[in-house]
Amino acid sequence: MKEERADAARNRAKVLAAAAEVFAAKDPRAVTMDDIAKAAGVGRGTLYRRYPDVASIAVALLDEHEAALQRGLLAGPPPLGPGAPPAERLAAFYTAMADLLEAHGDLALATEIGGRRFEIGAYGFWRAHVLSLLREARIPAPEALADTLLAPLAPEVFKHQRAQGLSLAKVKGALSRLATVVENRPG
Amino acid sequence: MKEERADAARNRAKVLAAAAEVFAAKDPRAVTMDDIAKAAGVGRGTLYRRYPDVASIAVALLDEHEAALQRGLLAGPPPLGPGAPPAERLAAFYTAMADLLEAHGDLALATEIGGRRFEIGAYGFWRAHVLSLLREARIPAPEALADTLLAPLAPEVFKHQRAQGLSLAKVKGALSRLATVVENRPG
DNA sequence: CCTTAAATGGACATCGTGTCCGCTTATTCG
DNA sequence: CGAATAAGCGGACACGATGTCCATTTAAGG
Repeated sequence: MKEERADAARNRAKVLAAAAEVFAAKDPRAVTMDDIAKAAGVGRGTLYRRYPDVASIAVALLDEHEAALQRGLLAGPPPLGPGAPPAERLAAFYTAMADLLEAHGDLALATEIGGRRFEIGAYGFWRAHVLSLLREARIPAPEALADTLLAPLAPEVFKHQRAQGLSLAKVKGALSRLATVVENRPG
Repeated sequence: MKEERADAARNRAKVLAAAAEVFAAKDPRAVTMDDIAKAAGVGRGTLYRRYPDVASIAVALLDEHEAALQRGLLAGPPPLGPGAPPAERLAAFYTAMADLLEAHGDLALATEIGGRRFEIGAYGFWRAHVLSLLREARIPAPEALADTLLAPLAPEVFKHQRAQGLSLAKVKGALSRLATVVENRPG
């Protein structure tokens, strides 16, 4: 395992810092490899060396923020972490994701660039989490429901709701209501 | 109001027919104006004369199919049309949309090309419908919930579920479970 | 220092977009 | 019926983004 060369490390940092600014400054879906290269003062080839496309750069930036939430889900205090009933944990997850989208919606949006939402980034992790909650709640055929329940967290959807003038609280309220579907009730 | 010239009408038909085949033949998100022009035996300028982009062509093709469902919602027999309780109507709507996505998923996918899902096509219609059901069910703050409930119908989501091996029935099952959120229950 | 391989960055080829305008063809009117 | 007129057509063009390639630069180690 060779060390990363000093100039390489420096450039990696420059790129990520510059990319964060670029994503914040303009429509994240319109950001181009050139934009980031220019902003970072780096050639395009250098970018491609590490990241295959713009979405990957956004993922790299987002990872850091998502990791915190992921730890909370796995081992944090209830209701986010283990210990609370599934419905409450799902609601807490929704709330936390809404906060994350509110804070880093630009990056999340950039993540969707190639339409690879399901392969790239943390989608698999969120899905596994929801799936385990559904199983714990003894929901029949939980596989399809997991994707269904994650759909409203698509960055596009969240952004659209906020752009419409819906407050963060209102969006969270809607998601919380959704979370009640995991409560088993008389059928 | 001038009549459409005969050759123009002929070309419109040629274009739509060719476009339908092209969308069916390859990844609808990768279809280009050129592809359609070539397939229709028409110049690109002719395409741009009527349709500003690929998504619009897909919308034109999809409209026809969506119109039937729209009529059903407004004036058809229950539970799709008026008369049934909101939860049942929502479930019926979900089922019908799933069938529509199953039959014309390729077009629906092409509709999302520019990331304009919320402005283009029938999204506004579906939203208005769901909103009215939520109001009828006396759900508080229904605006945010409307978008939330429509999110799982995003063509990308449906396609992903089906591609994973989930049967149409399973997907419908998940959606039906979702529909139960409009049932008022003890809080 | 000097060697060596990693790292860089810009040139290149390719593709898709959207516009523009000279040519063609349907329609209308004398 | 044949010319005038305007609608319709389609390819050429300029532009912008992508991803690759390789000559040059630069760090790291002896």
